[in-house]
Parts: sequence; C-alpha cells; structure tokens
Amino acid sequence: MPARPPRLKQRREFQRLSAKGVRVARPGMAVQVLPAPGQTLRIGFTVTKKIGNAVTRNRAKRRLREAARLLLAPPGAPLPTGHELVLIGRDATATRDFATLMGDLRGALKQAGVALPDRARAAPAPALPAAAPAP
RNA sequence: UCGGGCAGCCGGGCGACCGCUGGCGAAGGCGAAGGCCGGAGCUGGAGGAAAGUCCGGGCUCCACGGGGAUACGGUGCCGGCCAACGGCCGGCGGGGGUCAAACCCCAGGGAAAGUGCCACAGAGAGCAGACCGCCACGGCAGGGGUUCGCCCCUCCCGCGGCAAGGGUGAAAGGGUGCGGUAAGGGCGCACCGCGCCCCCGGCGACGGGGGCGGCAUGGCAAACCCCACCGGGAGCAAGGCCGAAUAGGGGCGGCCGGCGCGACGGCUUCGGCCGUUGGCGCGGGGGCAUUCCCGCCCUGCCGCCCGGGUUGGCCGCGUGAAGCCUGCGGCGACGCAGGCUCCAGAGGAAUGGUCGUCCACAGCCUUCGGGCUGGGACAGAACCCGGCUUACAGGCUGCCCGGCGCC
Repeated sequence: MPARPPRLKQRREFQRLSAKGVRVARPGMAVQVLPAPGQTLRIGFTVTKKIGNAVTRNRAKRRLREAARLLLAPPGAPLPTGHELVLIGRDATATRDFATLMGDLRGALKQAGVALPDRARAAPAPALPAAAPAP
C-alpha cells in the first residue's frame, strides 16, 4: 500500500525547482522537474493569483493533485524515484476536460524524462505485499 | 385572475467507484510494565454571504492611582430590545408613491456664537436689486376734440415713486384672497405659514387648541465650526507548553569592591596561611520592551561601540450570548419555561475526480406527445460570536393593497 508521494511545502523548495529545474509546458499545466537520484519522488503544486479567485485556484490545484495521483501513484504501484516535481496551474487547468488534462500531464512528464509506474504490473494483487517477481 | 407592494426560505437532489481530512477504533504485532505500533470498519466534513474587514463584543498579552483640561476619532429625533453596537423593533417629523392605497426612503442636534461658500444665468445672491414694465410730475413734437379756459391719445427726454406682472435662477426677503392706492407694497384685514406665551393630551419625540406679534430669522454644518455623549493599545503570527539548535552576549576605556567558591602565584610545621583575579554563586542594587521573537532582564558602577534567530510538535481550537421543536408573555425587536441535539477544525492549508439518473435553466427542431445540444449564479472556513455592506442563475412559501369575474 504505497503512500502518496511526499509533498514539497516550503517556499525555498519551490524556489529551488524554479531556479534549477527543467520546465515543460502544456495547455493544462506547466511542470518543473529536478533530478534527485535515489530519492523517492516528491511533488508540489502551485497556482498563482493570476489564475483566478480562491475558488478557481483551489479547483485547479485539486485537479492537478488528482491527475498526479492517478498517473504517478496508482493503487498498488511503488512510488517512482529520482525526481522532484512542481506542477503549476494555468488558465485552462480548472476548466479543461479531465482526460485531456491527464494527457497533458503524461506528455509533459515524458518530455521531461520522468518514467511513469507500470500500470499493468500494478494492477493485480493489492492483498499480498508485492513480492517482486523474479525477472 | 391581473397589477402593485412586503417578508421569510432554498440556492442543485439521489446513487456507484476511486481519493483527501478530523474523530472513534477491530484483528494482529512489540514490550516486564506504563504503553507503543498497526490500521479493517464505522462516522463528521464549507457559506448565505464562508467575501469586504466597516462597526460591536468574547478571548489573549501589554499599559493603567483619582479628577480635570486639551488633542484625535466616532455617534447625533423619541421610547424600547440587546452582552454590546454606528445594529434591530415600535413610534415622531419630513419626503416619495397613488385618483385613493398597501408601502418605500432619511447622518433627522445647533444657521437671531463666529468664519466661509452660494457656480452659470440674471438688473439684483446677503449692508439686496430695477432690465422690460407700472404710476405721478415737468418739458418738446404729432394727432384728435373744444364751450377757446383747456382736455384726451401717442412717441421721446428729464426727475421721482413702486416692486404687482414679465424675465433669470436650485433659491429673488412669507403665500392666497379682499380692501386700499397715482401705481404699488403687511399699508390694512381674513385664512395659511412663521416666532413667542399659555392651556390640554402623550413617558417622550411631538400633536391639538387659544392668545399675542405685521414678518424680524434665505440655503449649505456628507464646509470649518459649536454643543452633548462615547472611546487605553495591539492582535490567534494574540498567548502558553515541550523538544532541538544556537545562545543564555562580545569588545574598549576609566573608577570601585561585602561574603563564599573556583583559578593563578607565593609560603608551609602539609593542618593551612597570604596575595592577585569581575570566572561562578549569595547578598545587595537597578530597570524595563511593545505592533514577529529573543522577557522578566541586567548587574560592581559609568560611558561608548558591535548583533543573532525566525525549524518541528502540542495547547489555545469549538458546549457556544449554540442549534432545533413546543408553549407562554409582548404590536414588535425580544424575553421566559420545557424537551431534544452535538453540528468542519486544515496548517503549501482537507470537502475532489469520473460516471449514471432526475430537477431547474438557455438555444434549436417539433407531427405539440416530445427530441437534440449546451450547462449549473455569486463564491471556499483559518480563534469565535452579534450586526452592517457588497455579489448572486434560478426557484419556493406566506401576507398586504387595488381592479375585474364568480358564489
């Protein structure tokens, strides 16, 4: 039962990603990636006041969080490692069709070189602790 | 049923799967024990405005002897309600609405204390004023009449009277009518208005009546101002606890020093003794900061100079001026009594994602049965409560006034 990825919370962490990370943009969001070899994936979300009022900003952040959960930490899969991520909301984040939003995120992560967990391997066996099948 | 006008309420419903967050917490595991780990499952989870942060409080810290004055800010008809208010209720006064009406609106104390302002237009706007006009008197000219004395009409000039009418304006120094007058004018009179006094009703704001006054006192106080009353400051990053880290200061100069400990130096009969020294404690002394914190601190006294930290957890933190129902009192705001309920607590900050179905709504088509698309208003708790203000798709309920129709 893998926990969700740890969150980035502090201002200086966001600033570090902004200064040193690689930025990839899609209509639904922008993604900043910084390699962190050996570390489990950590992720942060940010939506500026330019996007809208508090309701709109909250919605954008929640949709980004849900999209990231479905892509990066599906039930049963181990957490990816090796990166820190920041997802940045844009104007379309709150209104874009959710499947399209997921597509944006998938494409952005692929372009940034972040490997997604293997969904097929994750699918079975939530009951037993995942004994790694010998290759 | 139509039109007008108020008040209250709702503001997407149901279901499925996957998630988030608070609470309770089974199996199982660990430990000698207190207990710890663990999390199946159950369950709570945004608003009427959570908003603006404009008022009033609770709570917290800081300040604070009593009285007065000044400055600054606020409030401003009366009575009541409320923990309190700049809020609410009921009245009063004024204004609006309408043929009447239901009903709506209001910074609504003081302008015969002072200062200031009153644009444009207009002759004149605060010691009022005379453009057109009206009237009297004197004079020139023209016309008419004549009893030949003069009279009447018109234009113009001069000198006066007036403020009715026209005109300007937001406002022109009471209004309407009659009398009076050369024409006019509170010049006189009646009524209305205004001011003062008296009586009556009302807790009161105020209302009613009578008498007197001939009119004196234009408006603006969301212009300064005057009067009356009220008002300490900062805010949950308040404030407190625990742990970690760093520190619990450092430097320079001058002067002074009670006791003990320590350190250093010297002497020693090895028991101690003497000296030096602001390293520590006691005693004694001194003193305070606010607006993120280093608080209770400092210290022998005086003077000068130089900083550091801001990370984690817990409490505060939701049983409250609480909500719902019923009854009683009150026109009402509201109060009292009884019963029932526990109802969000995050901290880069939970209430989301997807789907089905129904209910509104909008557009198009329609054979009027419906069909197809679109698509949920304003907006997100951050210590809590009472208000105000502002935003808001659509909808529900009740009441009041008036018209028409029916019984």
